[in-house]
Amino acid sequence: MAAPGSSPFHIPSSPHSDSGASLDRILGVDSECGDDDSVQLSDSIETFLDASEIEVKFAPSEHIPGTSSPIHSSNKDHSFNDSQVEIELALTDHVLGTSSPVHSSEASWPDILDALKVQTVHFQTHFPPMVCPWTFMSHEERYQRVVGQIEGLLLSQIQNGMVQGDAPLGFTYPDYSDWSQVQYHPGYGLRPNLSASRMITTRLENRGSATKYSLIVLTLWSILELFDQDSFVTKRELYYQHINHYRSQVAVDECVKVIACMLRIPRLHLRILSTSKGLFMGNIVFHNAQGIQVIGSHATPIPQDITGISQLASDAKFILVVEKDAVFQRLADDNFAVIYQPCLVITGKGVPDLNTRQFLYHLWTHLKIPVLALMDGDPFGLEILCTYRFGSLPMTWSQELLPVPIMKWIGIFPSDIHQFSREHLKPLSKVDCAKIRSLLQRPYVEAHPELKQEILIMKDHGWKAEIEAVDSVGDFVIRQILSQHWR
DNA sequence: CCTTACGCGATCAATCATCC
DNA sequence: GGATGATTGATCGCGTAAGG
Repeated sequence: MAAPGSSPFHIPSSPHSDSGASLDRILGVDSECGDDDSVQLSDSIETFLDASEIEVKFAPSEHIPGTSSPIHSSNKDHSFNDSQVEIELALTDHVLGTSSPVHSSEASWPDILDALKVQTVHFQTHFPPMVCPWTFMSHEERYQRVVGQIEGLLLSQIQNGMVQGDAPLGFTYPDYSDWSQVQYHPGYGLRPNLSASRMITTRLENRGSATKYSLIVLTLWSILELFDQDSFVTKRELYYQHINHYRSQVAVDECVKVIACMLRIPRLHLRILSTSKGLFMGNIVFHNAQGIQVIGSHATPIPQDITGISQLASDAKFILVVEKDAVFQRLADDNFAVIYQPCLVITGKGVPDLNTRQFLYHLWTHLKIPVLALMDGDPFGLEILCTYRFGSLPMTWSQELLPVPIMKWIGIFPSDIHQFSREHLKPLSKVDCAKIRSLLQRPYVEAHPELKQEILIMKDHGWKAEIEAVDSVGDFVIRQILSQHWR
Protein backbone atom coordinates (compact mmCIF):
# COMPACT_ATOMS: atom_id res chain seq x y z
CA MET A 1 0.00 0.00 0.00
CA ALA A 2 1.45 3.33 -1.00
CA ALA A 3 1.69 5.72 1.88
CA PRO A 4 -0.19 8.93 1.15
CA GLY A 5 2.11 11.71 0.20
CA SER A 6 5.06 9.42 -0.38
CA SER A 7 4.82 9.70 -4.13
CA PRO A 8 7.61 11.63 -5.81
CA PHE A 9 4.94 13.20 -8.06
CA HIS A 10 3.32 15.05 -5.16
CA ILE A 11 0.06 13.22 -5.67
CA PRO A 12 -2.80 13.88 -3.24
CA SER A 13 -3.68 10.98 -0.96
CA SER A 14 -6.44 8.60 -2.00
CA PRO A 15 -9.94 9.71 -1.01
CA HIS A 16 -10.71 6.79 1.28
CA SER A 17 -7.68 7.39 3.37
CA ASP A 18 -7.43 10.51 5.50
CA SER A 19 -7.73 12.90 2.59
CA GLY A 20 -9.45 16.19 3.32
CA ALA A 21 -7.14 17.85 5.78
CA SER A 22 -3.96 16.85 4.02
CA LEU A 23 -5.33 17.96 0.68
CA ASP A 24 -6.28 21.29 2.15
CA ARG A 25 -2.79 21.63 3.53
CA ILE A 26 -1.24 20.74 0.19
CA LEU A 27 -3.49 23.03 -1.79
CA GLY A 28 -3.80 25.79 0.77
CA VAL A 29 -7.58 26.00 0.54
CA ASP A 30 -8.00 27.31 4.04
CA SER A 31 -5.67 30.23 3.63
CA GLU A 32 -7.34 31.16 0.37
CA CYS A 33 -10.73 31.45 1.99
CA GLY A 34 -9.71 34.78 3.35
CA ASP A 35 -11.09 36.71 6.28
CA ASP A 36 -11.31 35.86 9.94
CA ASP A 37 -14.99 35.12 9.80
CA SER A 38 -14.58 32.20 7.48
CA VAL A 39 -11.86 30.71 9.62
CA GLN A 40 -13.98 30.90 12.72
CA LEU A 41 -17.01 29.51 10.90
CA SER A 42 -15.08 26.71 9.29
CA ASP A 43 -14.10 25.53 12.77
CA SER A 44 -17.67 25.10 13.80
CA ILE A 45 -18.66 23.11 10.77
CA GLU A 46 -16.73 20.15 12.12
CA THR A 47 -19.45 19.68 14.69
CA PHE A 48 -21.66 18.05 12.12
CA LEU A 49 -19.50 17.20 9.17
CA ASP A 50 -17.18 14.30 8.78
CA ALA A 51 -13.55 15.21 9.16
CA SER A 52 -13.06 13.82 5.67
CA GLU A 53 -15.67 16.25 4.47
CA ILE A 54 -13.89 19.28 5.73
CA GLU A 55 -13.70 20.70 2.23
CA VAL A 56 -17.19 22.12 2.42
CA LYS A 57 -17.17 25.34 4.37
CA PHE A 58 -19.52 28.04 5.47
CA ALA A 59 -19.79 31.12 3.37
CA PRO A 60 -18.46 34.14 5.16
CA SER A 61 -21.84 35.62 6.00
CA GLU A 62 -22.59 39.05 7.37
CA HIS A 63 -22.41 39.04 11.11
CA ILE A 64 -25.69 40.09 12.63
CA PRO A 65 -25.25 41.53 16.11
CA GLY A 66 -26.69 39.40 18.82
CA THR A 67 -26.45 36.15 16.93
CA SER A 68 -24.24 33.39 18.18
CA SER A 69 -22.05 31.16 16.07
CA PRO A 70 -24.08 28.86 13.85
CA ILE A 71 -23.77 25.66 15.85
CA HIS A 72 -22.72 25.30 19.42
CA SER A 73 -19.65 23.15 19.21
CA SER A 74 -19.39 21.23 22.42
CA ASN A 75 -18.62 17.81 21.02
CA LYS A 76 -14.98 17.24 20.32
CA ASP A 77 -15.31 13.90 18.58
CA HIS A 78 -16.90 15.41 15.46
CA SER A 79 -19.70 12.93 15.70
CA PHE A 80 -23.37 13.62 15.62
CA ASN A 81 -25.70 11.89 18.02
CA ASP A 82 -29.45 11.73 18.62
CA SER A 83 -29.53 14.21 21.47
CA GLN A 84 -27.78 16.76 19.32
CA VAL A 85 -30.37 16.25 16.63
CA GLU A 86 -33.09 16.95 19.16
CA ILE A 87 -31.39 20.14 20.28
CA GLU A 88 -30.97 21.26 16.69
CA LEU A 89 -34.59 20.46 15.94
CA ALA A 90 -35.81 22.53 18.85
CA LEU A 91 -33.49 25.28 17.74
CA THR A 92 -34.75 25.08 14.19
CA ASP A 93 -38.31 25.29 15.36
CA HIS A 94 -37.40 28.46 17.16
CA VAL A 95 -35.50 29.88 14.19
CA LEU A 96 -38.19 28.97 11.71
CA GLY A 97 -40.91 30.31 13.94
CA THR A 98 -43.05 27.42 12.75
CA SER A 99 -45.15 27.73 15.83
CA SER A 100 -45.78 31.45 15.38
CA PRO A 101 -47.31 32.45 12.04
CA VAL A 102 -48.53 35.99 11.46
CA HIS A 103 -51.47 36.08 13.86
CA SER A 104 -54.03 38.14 12.10
CA SER A 105 -57.24 37.13 10.43
CA GLU A 106 -56.71 39.75 7.72
CA ALA A 107 -52.97 39.17 7.24
CA SER A 108 -52.02 40.73 3.92
CA TRP A 109 -49.57 39.68 1.24
CA PRO A 110 -46.76 41.99 2.41
CA ASP A 111 -47.19 40.91 6.06
CA ILE A 112 -46.97 37.23 5.25
CA LEU A 113 -44.18 37.50 2.73
CA ASP A 114 -42.20 39.78 5.04
CA ALA A 115 -42.58 37.28 7.87
CA LEU A 116 -41.43 34.47 5.59
CA LYS A 117 -38.51 36.56 4.41
CA VAL A 118 -37.46 37.24 8.00
CA GLN A 119 -37.63 33.50 8.73
CA THR A 120 -35.47 32.78 5.70
CA VAL A 121 -32.84 35.35 6.70
CA HIS A 122 -32.85 34.06 10.30
CA PHE A 123 -32.49 30.54 9.07
CA GLN A 124 -29.56 31.37 6.82
CA THR A 125 -27.93 33.38 9.60
CA HIS A 126 -28.25 30.47 11.96
CA PHE A 127 -27.30 27.86 9.38
CA PRO A 128 -25.05 29.79 6.99
CA PRO A 129 -25.26 28.32 3.51
CA MET A 130 -22.33 26.12 2.74
CA VAL A 131 -20.08 27.00 -0.12
CA CYS A 132 -18.12 24.52 -2.11
CA PRO A 133 -14.46 25.51 -2.36
CA TRP A 134 -14.44 23.99 -5.84
CA THR A 135 -16.54 26.93 -6.99
CA PHE A 136 -13.90 29.49 -6.10
CA MET A 137 -10.86 27.67 -7.43
CA SER A 138 -9.03 29.00 -10.41
CA HIS A 139 -9.18 26.96 -13.58
CA GLU A 140 -5.58 25.90 -13.10
CA GLU A 141 -6.09 24.93 -9.45
CA ARG A 142 -9.16 22.86 -10.28
CA TYR A 143 -7.26 21.13 -13.06
CA GLN A 144 -4.36 20.32 -10.75
CA ARG A 145 -6.61 18.97 -8.07
CA VAL A 146 -8.97 16.80 -10.11
CA VAL A 147 -6.31 15.43 -12.41
CA GLY A 148 -3.99 14.92 -9.43
CA GLN A 149 -6.61 12.95 -7.52
CA ILE A 150 -7.53 10.76 -10.49
CA GLU A 151 -3.92 10.12 -11.45
CA GLY A 152 -3.12 9.32 -7.84
CA LEU A 153 -5.98 6.87 -7.68
CA LEU A 154 -5.01 5.14 -10.93
CA LEU A 155 -1.35 5.11 -9.94
CA SER A 156 -2.12 3.48 -6.61
CA GLN A 157 -4.06 0.79 -8.48
CA ILE A 158 -1.10 0.16 -10.77
CA GLN A 159 1.26 0.03 -7.80
CA ASN A 160 -1.03 -2.42 -6.04
CA GLY A 161 -1.17 -4.47 -9.24
CA MET A 162 2.60 -4.77 -9.26
CA VAL A 163 2.63 -6.30 -5.81
CA GLN A 164 -0.35 -8.57 -6.58
CA GLY A 165 -1.51 -10.58 -3.63
CA ASP A 166 -0.37 -8.00 -1.16
CA ALA A 167 -3.18 -5.52 -1.88
CA PRO A 168 -6.12 -6.51 -4.07
CA LEU A 169 -7.22 -4.11 -6.78
CA GLY A 170 -10.41 -2.26 -5.98
CA PHE A 171 -12.21 1.04 -5.60
CA THR A 172 -13.67 1.78 -2.18
CA TYR A 173 -16.49 4.26 -1.68
CA PRO A 174 -19.37 4.87 0.76
CA ASP A 175 -22.48 2.72 0.49
CA TYR A 176 -24.59 5.52 -0.93
CA SER A 177 -27.74 3.43 -1.31
CA ASP A 178 -28.28 2.67 2.36
CA TRP A 179 -30.46 4.90 4.51
CA SER A 180 -28.72 3.79 7.69
CA GLN A 181 -25.57 5.48 6.37
CA VAL A 182 -27.08 8.96 6.42
CA GLN A 183 -28.75 11.17 8.99
CA TYR A 184 -30.92 14.23 8.95
CA HIS A 185 -29.63 17.64 9.92
CA PRO A 186 -32.30 20.34 10.37
CA GLY A 187 -30.11 23.03 8.87
CA TYR A 188 -28.54 21.15 6.01
CA GLY A 189 -30.79 18.19 5.14
CA LEU A 190 -29.28 14.75 4.71
CA ARG A 191 -25.67 14.39 5.80
CA PRO A 192 -23.39 11.35 5.93
CA ASN A 193 -23.73 9.34 9.12
CA LEU A 194 -20.37 9.16 10.80
CA SER A 195 -21.08 6.39 13.26
CA ALA A 196 -22.04 4.06 10.43
CA SER A 197 -19.56 4.18 7.61
CA ARG A 198 -20.07 1.04 5.61
CA MET A 199 -17.94 1.06 2.50
CA ILE A 200 -18.40 -0.83 -0.75
CA THR A 201 -15.39 -2.13 -2.58
CA THR A 202 -15.61 -2.90 -6.28
CA ARG A 203 -12.86 -5.43 -6.78
CA LEU A 204 -11.28 -6.58 -9.99
CA GLU A 205 -10.94 -10.08 -8.54
CA ASN A 206 -14.69 -10.55 -8.04
CA ARG A 207 -16.24 -12.04 -11.12
CA GLY A 208 -19.39 -10.03 -10.52
CA SER A 209 -17.75 -6.66 -10.16
CA ALA A 210 -14.82 -6.94 -12.58
CA THR A 211 -16.86 -5.26 -15.33
CA LYS A 212 -17.81 -2.42 -13.06
CA TYR A 213 -14.19 -2.01 -12.01
CA SER A 214 -13.04 -1.71 -15.60
CA LEU A 215 -15.84 0.73 -16.43
CA ILE A 216 -14.80 2.94 -13.51
CA VAL A 217 -11.24 2.94 -14.86
CA LEU A 218 -12.60 3.77 -18.32
CA THR A 219 -14.66 6.64 -16.92
CA LEU A 220 -11.71 7.98 -14.91
CA TRP A 221 -9.61 7.81 -18.05
CA SER A 222 -12.30 9.65 -20.02
CA ILE A 223 -12.35 12.42 -17.42
CA LEU A 224 -8.57 12.83 -17.75
CA GLU A 225 -9.05 13.12 -21.52
CA LEU A 226 -11.70 15.79 -21.00
CA PHE A 227 -9.25 17.84 -18.97
CA ASP A 228 -6.61 17.27 -21.59
CA GLN A 229 -8.88 18.59 -24.33
CA ASP A 230 -10.39 21.26 -22.07
CA SER A 231 -13.91 20.12 -22.96
CA PHE A 232 -17.11 18.93 -21.31
CA VAL A 233 -19.30 15.93 -22.12
CA THR A 234 -22.84 14.86 -21.28
CA LYS A 235 -23.48 11.45 -19.78
CA ARG A 236 -25.31 10.50 -22.94
CA GLU A 237 -22.33 11.47 -25.13
CA LEU A 238 -19.96 9.52 -22.89
CA TYR A 239 -22.21 6.49 -23.26
CA TYR A 240 -22.19 6.75 -27.07
CA GLN A 241 -18.40 7.21 -27.15
CA HIS A 242 -17.95 3.80 -25.50
CA ILE A 243 -21.25 2.14 -26.30
CA ASN A 244 -19.65 -1.30 -26.64
CA HIS A 245 -18.20 -1.11 -23.16
CA TYR A 246 -20.99 0.55 -21.21
CA ARG A 247 -23.85 -1.45 -22.79
CA SER A 248 -26.45 0.81 -21.13
CA GLN A 249 -26.54 4.39 -19.97
CA VAL A 250 -27.29 3.21 -16.47
CA ALA A 251 -23.69 1.96 -16.35
CA VAL A 252 -22.40 5.48 -17.10
CA ASP A 253 -24.67 6.94 -14.43
CA GLU A 254 -23.42 4.41 -11.92
CA CYS A 255 -19.74 5.04 -12.70
CA VAL A 256 -20.12 8.81 -12.48
CA LYS A 257 -21.97 8.48 -9.18
CA VAL A 258 -19.26 6.20 -7.77
CA ILE A 259 -16.45 8.53 -8.86
CA ALA A 260 -18.21 11.64 -7.48
CA CYS A 261 -18.76 9.86 -4.13
CA MET A 262 -15.31 8.31 -4.04
CA LEU A 263 -13.32 11.43 -4.87
CA ARG A 264 -15.84 13.82 -3.33
CA ILE A 265 -15.77 16.03 -6.38
CA PRO A 266 -18.97 17.64 -7.67
CA ARG A 267 -20.03 16.13 -10.98
CA LEU A 268 -19.75 19.41 -12.82
CA HIS A 269 -16.05 19.59 -11.97
CA LEU A 270 -15.55 16.08 -13.34
CA ARG A 271 -16.61 17.79 -16.60
CA ILE A 272 -19.56 15.45 -16.99
CA LEU A 273 -22.88 17.21 -17.50
CA SER A 274 -26.46 16.02 -17.78
CA THR A 275 -28.93 17.58 -20.15
CA SER A 276 -30.76 20.26 -18.25
CA LYS A 277 -34.38 19.33 -17.66
CA GLY A 278 -35.80 22.15 -15.53
CA LEU A 279 -37.47 25.44 -16.42
CA PHE A 280 -37.85 28.76 -14.63
CA MET A 281 -39.64 32.05 -15.17
CA GLY A 282 -40.13 35.35 -13.38
CA ASN A 283 -38.52 38.71 -12.75
CA ILE A 284 -34.89 37.70 -12.83
CA VAL A 285 -31.78 38.66 -14.76
CA PHE A 286 -28.31 37.10 -14.59
CA HIS A 287 -25.27 36.30 -16.68
CA ASN A 288 -24.58 32.64 -17.39
CA ALA A 289 -21.17 30.94 -17.45
CA GLN A 290 -20.62 32.15 -21.00
CA GLY A 291 -21.31 35.74 -19.95
CA ILE A 292 -24.59 35.89 -21.86
CA GLN A 293 -27.44 37.75 -20.20
CA VAL A 294 -30.41 35.53 -19.30
CA ILE A 295 -33.83 37.05 -18.63
CA GLY A 296 -36.52 34.87 -17.10
CA SER A 297 -39.52 36.77 -18.43
CA HIS A 298 -40.89 33.56 -19.97
CA ALA A 299 -40.27 29.83 -19.53
CA THR A 300 -36.47 29.48 -19.77
CA PRO A 301 -34.28 26.35 -19.48
CA ILE A 302 -32.13 26.23 -16.35
CA PRO A 303 -28.44 26.77 -17.25
CA GLN A 304 -26.08 23.79 -16.97
CA ASP A 305 -23.24 25.53 -15.16
CA ILE A 306 -24.84 27.02 -12.04
CA THR A 307 -21.51 28.02 -10.54
CA GLY A 308 -20.92 30.30 -13.52
CA ILE A 309 -23.96 32.48 -12.77
CA SER A 310 -23.09 36.11 -12.05
CA GLN A 311 -24.73 39.53 -11.74
CA LEU A 312 -27.90 37.95 -10.39
CA ALA A 313 -30.72 40.45 -9.85
CA SER A 314 -34.37 39.91 -9.04
CA ASP A 315 -37.21 41.70 -7.24
CA ALA A 316 -39.04 38.42 -6.61
CA LYS A 317 -40.69 38.07 -3.19
CA PHE A 318 -40.67 34.26 -3.19
CA ILE A 319 -39.82 31.19 -5.24
CA LEU A 320 -42.55 28.71 -6.16
CA VAL A 321 -41.41 25.20 -7.03
CA VAL A 322 -43.96 23.09 -8.92
CA GLU A 323 -43.71 19.38 -9.57
CA LYS A 324 -44.97 19.12 -13.12
CA ASP A 325 -44.40 20.90 -16.37
CA ALA A 326 -48.16 20.97 -17.01
CA VAL A 327 -48.68 23.06 -13.85
CA PHE A 328 -45.78 25.31 -14.79
CA GLN A 329 -47.38 25.94 -18.19
CA ARG A 330 -50.73 26.77 -16.61
CA LEU A 331 -49.03 29.31 -14.36
CA ALA A 332 -47.16 30.70 -17.38
CA ASP A 333 -50.45 31.08 -19.29
CA ASP A 334 -51.92 32.97 -16.33
CA ASN A 335 -48.82 35.19 -16.14
CA PHE A 336 -48.66 34.18 -12.50
CA ALA A 337 -45.08 35.35 -11.90
CA VAL A 338 -46.03 39.02 -12.34
CA ILE A 339 -49.78 39.32 -11.88
CA TYR A 340 -50.04 38.91 -8.07
CA GLN A 341 -46.64 39.48 -6.53
CA PRO A 342 -43.30 39.33 -8.32
CA CYS A 343 -42.01 35.79 -7.87
CA LEU A 344 -39.99 33.05 -9.54
CA VAL A 345 -41.49 29.76 -10.66
CA ILE A 346 -39.30 26.68 -11.08
CA THR A 347 -40.10 23.15 -12.21
CA GLY A 348 -37.86 20.08 -12.41
CA LYS A 349 -40.47 18.28 -14.56
CA GLY A 350 -40.98 15.43 -12.15
CA VAL A 351 -38.03 14.05 -10.23
CA PRO A 352 -35.67 17.06 -10.32
CA ASP A 353 -32.25 16.72 -11.88
CA LEU A 354 -29.10 18.06 -10.23
CA ASN A 355 -29.13 21.28 -12.24
CA THR A 356 -32.60 22.26 -11.11
CA ARG A 357 -31.78 21.58 -7.48
CA GLN A 358 -28.49 23.47 -7.72
CA PHE A 359 -30.25 26.40 -9.37
CA LEU A 360 -32.90 26.53 -6.65
CA TYR A 361 -30.23 26.37 -3.95
CA HIS A 362 -28.30 29.14 -5.69
CA LEU A 363 -31.35 31.42 -5.89
CA TRP A 364 -32.39 30.67 -2.32
CA THR A 365 -28.97 31.45 -0.87
CA HIS A 366 -28.29 34.51 -3.03
CA LEU A 367 -31.70 36.16 -2.99
CA LYS A 368 -32.59 35.02 0.57
CA ILE A 369 -36.29 34.74 -0.23
CA PRO A 370 -38.81 32.10 0.89
CA VAL A 371 -39.29 28.94 -1.15
CA LEU A 372 -42.75 27.39 -1.51
CA ALA A 373 -43.51 24.02 -3.10
CA LEU A 374 -46.64 22.82 -4.88
CA MET A 375 -46.69 19.04 -5.29
CA ASP A 376 -49.21 16.29 -6.04
CA GLY A 377 -50.99 14.85 -3.04
CA ASP A 378 -49.52 11.41 -3.67
CA PRO A 379 -46.48 9.51 -2.34
CA PHE A 380 -44.34 10.46 -5.31
CA GLY A 381 -45.24 14.13 -4.92
CA LEU A 382 -44.08 13.89 -1.33
CA GLU A 383 -40.92 12.15 -2.37
CA ILE A 384 -40.15 14.92 -4.87
CA LEU A 385 -40.82 17.53 -2.17
CA CYS A 386 -38.39 15.73 0.14
CA THR A 387 -35.76 15.54 -2.61
CA TYR A 388 -35.85 19.33 -2.99
CA ARG A 389 -36.10 19.99 0.71
CA PHE A 390 -33.81 17.44 2.35
CA GLY A 391 -31.73 16.02 -0.50
CA SER A 392 -31.47 12.55 -1.98
CA LEU A 393 -29.64 9.49 -0.75
CA PRO A 394 -26.74 9.15 -3.23
CA MET A 395 -26.15 12.91 -3.46
CA THR A 396 -25.57 13.01 0.31
CA TRP A 397 -22.14 11.57 -0.40
CA SER A 398 -21.26 13.91 -3.19
CA GLN A 399 -20.11 17.47 -2.57
CA GLU A 400 -23.17 19.00 -4.17
CA LEU A 401 -25.01 21.80 -2.36
CA LEU A 402 -28.69 21.09 -2.84
CA PRO A 403 -31.18 20.89 0.08
CA VAL A 404 -33.46 23.81 0.98
CA PRO A 405 -34.64 22.62 4.42
CA ILE A 406 -36.79 25.70 5.07
CA MET A 407 -38.94 25.10 1.98
CA LYS A 408 -42.69 25.30 2.71
CA TRP A 409 -45.05 22.72 1.25
CA ILE A 410 -48.30 24.46 0.29
CA GLY A 411 -50.22 21.47 -1.05
CA ILE A 412 -51.90 19.35 -2.07
CA PHE A 413 -52.26 17.96 1.46
CA PRO A 414 -53.73 14.50 1.99
CA SER A 415 -55.60 16.05 4.95
CA ASP A 416 -57.40 18.39 2.49
CA ILE A 417 -58.30 15.69 0.03
CA HIS A 418 -61.94 15.66 1.15
CA GLN A 419 -62.33 19.08 -0.51
CA PHE A 420 -61.99 17.52 -3.95
CA SER A 421 -64.76 15.69 -5.74
CA ARG A 422 -64.40 11.93 -5.90
CA GLU A 423 -63.86 11.94 -9.68
CA HIS A 424 -60.54 13.78 -9.21
CA LEU A 425 -59.22 11.24 -6.73
CA LYS A 426 -57.44 7.98 -7.48
CA PRO A 427 -56.99 5.01 -5.17
CA LEU A 428 -53.44 4.31 -3.97
CA SER A 429 -51.78 1.56 -5.98
CA LYS A 430 -49.60 -1.20 -4.60
CA VAL A 431 -46.55 0.83 -5.62
CA ASP A 432 -47.90 3.93 -3.87
CA CYS A 433 -48.28 1.92 -0.66
CA ALA A 434 -44.72 0.63 -0.97
CA LYS A 435 -43.54 4.23 -1.42
CA ILE A 436 -45.43 5.27 1.71
CA ARG A 437 -43.74 2.51 3.70
CA SER A 438 -40.38 3.67 2.36
CA LEU A 439 -41.08 7.33 3.17
CA LEU A 440 -42.09 6.53 6.73
CA GLN A 441 -38.67 5.00 7.36
CA ARG A 442 -36.73 8.10 6.26
CA PRO A 443 -34.95 10.08 8.98
CA TYR A 444 -36.35 13.45 7.87
CA VAL A 445 -39.94 12.23 8.05
CA GLU A 446 -39.31 11.11 11.62
CA ALA A 447 -38.00 14.61 12.36
CA HIS A 448 -41.05 16.33 10.85
CA PRO A 449 -44.25 15.16 12.58
CA GLU A 450 -46.36 17.38 10.32
CA LEU A 451 -45.10 15.50 7.24
CA LYS A 452 -45.44 12.13 8.93
CA GLN A 453 -49.00 13.01 9.89
CA GLU A 454 -49.89 13.78 6.26
CA ILE A 455 -48.33 10.52 5.06
CA LEU A 456 -50.27 8.56 7.67
CA ILE A 457 -53.50 10.30 6.65
CA MET A 458 -52.88 9.37 3.02
CA LYS A 459 -52.15 5.78 4.04
CA ASP A 460 -55.33 5.66 6.13
CA HIS A 461 -57.85 6.94 3.59
CA GLY A 462 -56.14 5.25 0.62
CA TRP A 463 -56.70 8.00 -1.97
CA LYS A 464 -54.43 10.41 -3.81
CA ALA A 465 -55.08 13.72 -5.60
CA GLU A 466 -53.07 15.36 -8.38
CA ILE A 467 -52.71 19.11 -8.86
CA GLU A 468 -54.87 18.80 -11.98
CA ALA A 469 -57.80 18.46 -9.58
CA VAL A 470 -57.43 22.17 -8.76
CA ASP A 471 -59.45 24.52 -11.01
CA SER A 472 -57.05 27.46 -11.00
CA VAL A 473 -53.53 26.72 -9.84
CA GLY A 474 -52.74 30.41 -9.37
CA ASP A 475 -55.77 31.00 -7.16
CA PHE A 476 -54.97 27.87 -5.19
CA VAL A 477 -51.41 29.06 -4.50
CA ILE A 478 -52.66 32.51 -3.44
CA ARG A 479 -55.30 30.99 -1.17
CA GLN A 480 -52.80 28.69 0.52
CA ILE A 481 -50.33 31.52 1.13
CA LEU A 482 -52.91 34.01 2.38
CA SER A 483 -54.35 31.44 4.78
CA GLN A 484 -50.78 30.51 5.78
CA HIS A 485 -51.72 26.96 5.08
CA TRP A 486 -48.42 25.13 4.72
CA ARG A 487 -46.35 22.34 6.23
C1' DC B 1 -25.49 -20.67 6.24
C1' DC B 2 -25.65 -15.90 6.55
C1' DT B 3 -24.12 -11.43 5.06
C1' DT B 4 -22.73 -8.42 1.55
C1' DA B 5 -22.17 -6.47 -2.99
C1' DC B 6 -24.00 -6.02 -7.22
C1' DG B 7 -27.09 -6.12 -11.19
C1' DC B 8 -31.47 -5.83 -12.99
C1' DG B 9 -36.02 -4.38 -13.28
C1' DA B 10 -39.72 -1.32 -11.97
C1' DT B 11 -41.45 3.19 -11.25
C1' DC B 12 -42.47 8.29 -12.08
C1' DA B 13 -42.73 12.49 -15.12
C1' DA B 14 -42.11 14.49 -19.37
C1' DT B 15 -41.00 14.86 -24.40
C1' DC B 16 -40.75 13.40 -29.00
C1' DA B 17 -41.42 10.46 -32.97
C1' DT B 18 -44.19 7.21 -35.17
C1' DC B 19 -48.24 4.76 -36.32
C1' DC B 20 -53.15 4.09 -37.08
C1' DG C 1 -55.82 13.82 -33.57
C1' DG C 2 -55.12 10.23 -30.29
C1' DA C 3 -52.54 6.11 -28.92
C1' DT C 4 -48.18 4.00 -28.35
C1' DG C 5 -43.43 3.29 -27.67
C1' DA C 6 -38.68 4.97 -27.07
C1' DT C 7 -35.82 8.11 -24.56
C1' DT C 8 -33.98 10.79 -20.53
C1' DG C 9 -32.98 11.38 -15.63
C1' DA C 10 -33.55 9.93 -10.93
C1' DT C 11 -34.62 6.54 -7.37
C1' DC C 12 -35.84 2.17 -4.90
C1' DG C 13 -36.53 -2.86 -4.14
C1' DC C 14 -35.50 -7.52 -4.85
C1' DG C 15 -33.02 -11.55 -6.39
C1' DT C 16 -28.61 -13.70 -6.78
C1' DA C 17 -23.91 -14.94 -6.52
C1' DA C 18 -19.65 -14.54 -4.01
C1' DG C 19 -17.24 -14.82 0.14
C1' DG C 20 -16.34 -15.42 5.05
